Amino acid sequence: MTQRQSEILQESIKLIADKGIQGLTMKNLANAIGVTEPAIYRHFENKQKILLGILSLFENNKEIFSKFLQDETSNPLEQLKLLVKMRFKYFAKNRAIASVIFSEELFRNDPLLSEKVFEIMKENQKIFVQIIKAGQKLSVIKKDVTADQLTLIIIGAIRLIVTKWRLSGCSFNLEKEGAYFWKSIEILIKI
Amino acid sequence: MTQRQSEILQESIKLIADKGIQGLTMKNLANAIGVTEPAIYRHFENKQKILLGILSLFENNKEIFSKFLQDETSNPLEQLKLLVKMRFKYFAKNRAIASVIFSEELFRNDPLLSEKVFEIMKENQKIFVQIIKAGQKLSVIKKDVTADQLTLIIIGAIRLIVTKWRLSGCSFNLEKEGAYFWKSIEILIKI
DNA sequence: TGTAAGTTAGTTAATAATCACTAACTTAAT
DNA sequence: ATTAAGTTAGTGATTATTAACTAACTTACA
Repeated sequence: MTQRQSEILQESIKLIADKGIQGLTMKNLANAIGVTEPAIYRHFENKQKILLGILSLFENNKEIFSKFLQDETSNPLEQLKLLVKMRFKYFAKNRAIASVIFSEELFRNDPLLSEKVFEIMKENQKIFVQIIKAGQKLSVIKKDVTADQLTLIIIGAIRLIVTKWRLSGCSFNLEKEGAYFWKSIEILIKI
Repeated sequence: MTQRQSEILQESIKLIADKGIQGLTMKNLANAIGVTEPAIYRHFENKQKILLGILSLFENNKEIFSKFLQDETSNPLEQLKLLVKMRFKYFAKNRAIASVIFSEELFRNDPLLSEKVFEIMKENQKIFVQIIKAGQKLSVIKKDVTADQLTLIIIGAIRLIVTKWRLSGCSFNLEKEGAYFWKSIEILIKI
């Protein structure tokens, strides 16, 4: 990954954050960087590759999550809290990623992209399920609802909060709202 | 609303359900109906008006929901169950509506459309909050989490389930999955 | 009742804009 | 001298939309 390539990805992300995914055109991108459109093709084969590049940035982030998964000393409930917190923090810092990751509809006609989004979604789920299962085993999380269902509920809520935040023009403090949500979910799921 | 207008809306919905929102082009629409593109402009001023028409179809549905809200004889928990069930049933029957209603990203550059989506979202929320608050007053729903937060959790999960269903090519039984979800949420929220 | 005027719903053909992308040329640095 | 990274100038495809016209039907009136 060269300097220019990462610059292109960063500028793409900015454009998406600003004007939505429709705002990411080769023309806009070229203008934002300060070169002409064909120059971009020296660094990325096509537009799809740029989008895949953005998704990869998100994918790499998963390593960070799996780190503290290894740390088995801490309580699963604490791990889960941290995970939820990190998610909100990440989206607050990377608005554009949410635009990309949550607009599966746009990738419907592009199997490669939609598959990647689906993969990231699944990978993300796995981490939640793993922690929740551990919590259930240690009897700190309710067992009368499956880990899959609890994961679904938590991820669904996170997505909705982030979506609302974006639609509102980022008018409220996402991390604060996230912390508030955690309080609620903790009450519901802990034993 | 003339015969032709409603035909255009129905065909638009079919197109969206089939090929996603990107599949709804004036060309595709005209072909599907069996007329030329300009003919459509005899019935709708522009494409935006068609999309607004689709959203209105969804909006009208809210009347059905408010009906059983009046029925104060039944338990709020039962009302909520029915509401959730109806939502899944509706989306199962009207795939395209979900595509439209859940792709806020596409309407970002169109204030009129995004406002309408936002309105529908809010109106929808209201019904949930109302029922949950009633349930909390009657002590059948937990009070240590606000009605707003519970609503967020439920709607977030519904959206995620429906999105997954669509992405999977409607490969599983949505209503069944919805019923399964209700069981989980009931366990979590009832006193 | 017959006709003039207007409406409805369609056609063909074209327009202006935008899109991702490319061929061929230039420049600057190693 | 080669190559990486830029340029100019364009392509072809697709987009929503409009202009100009027409056949068929409806309505109002002499």
